[in-house]
Amino acid sequence: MLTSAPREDADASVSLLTAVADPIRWTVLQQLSASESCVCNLQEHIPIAANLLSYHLKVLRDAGLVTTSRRGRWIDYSLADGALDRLAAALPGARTARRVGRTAAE
Amino acid sequence: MLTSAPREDADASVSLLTAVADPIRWTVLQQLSASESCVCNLQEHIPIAANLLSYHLKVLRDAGLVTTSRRGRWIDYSLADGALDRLAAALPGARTARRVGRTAAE
DNA sequence: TCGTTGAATCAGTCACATTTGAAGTGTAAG
DNA sequence: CTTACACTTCAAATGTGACTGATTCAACGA
Repeated sequence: MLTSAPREDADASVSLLTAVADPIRWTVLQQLSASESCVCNLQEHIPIAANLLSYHLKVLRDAGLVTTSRRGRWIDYSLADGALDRLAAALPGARTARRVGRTAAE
Repeated sequence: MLTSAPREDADASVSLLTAVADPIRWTVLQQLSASESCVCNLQEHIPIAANLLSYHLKVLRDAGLVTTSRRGRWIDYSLADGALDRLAAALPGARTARRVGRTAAE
């Protein structure tokens, strides 16, 4: 494994972090890190307009942090594979200063 | 140690992440994670107006992510103590899904 | 088919962070 | 004390993202 791809990483990392650096989206990810959830369930925990929540979910989708699957009328959201790892790797200094104890799969 | 302070953490976490979710500030932190540096040195790696860099450095200072010390005419910036740890802890799911191998000080 | 429900999209407004240009500190050298 | 340098702060302009309201879409039941 290479330890760095110095210049191109910055943009991608900032994009990821920008997606997380919002109260609503942070809360959504926090919820999803506990368990996947349909939009209706997220709405119970996050009291905002439905279309606004939908907007933020789209941002998370575009960032590749969450995935969806339809179940009847409902749409389930869950964390994308390796989403938390990608976030940790997007932090500045992640590649140089910090060695994370290896997680379940590697 | 408590494992969570669920509601208040969100705001503080988002504030930290917001400070990092910017190309200039991300690059500054990346530089500082390698070694402390005077502003003049940062400028050589980040080609923007001096006052703009100063603005972003202030944002990082206000977020408590960097500290300064004057050395003659120059001002050295360095990562604040535990800055990278605080960032990692600010990610959603940091308290539940991820256990980081303990670092030097804890 | 029609109406309802869960959710996404569209167009427009607004607030705030970023950016710029100019002026202001503090330190050291001549 | 006057100049130059490193850096910060201020005031004003710009731009981007978050939010609102209205519309659209997809699935289900009557």
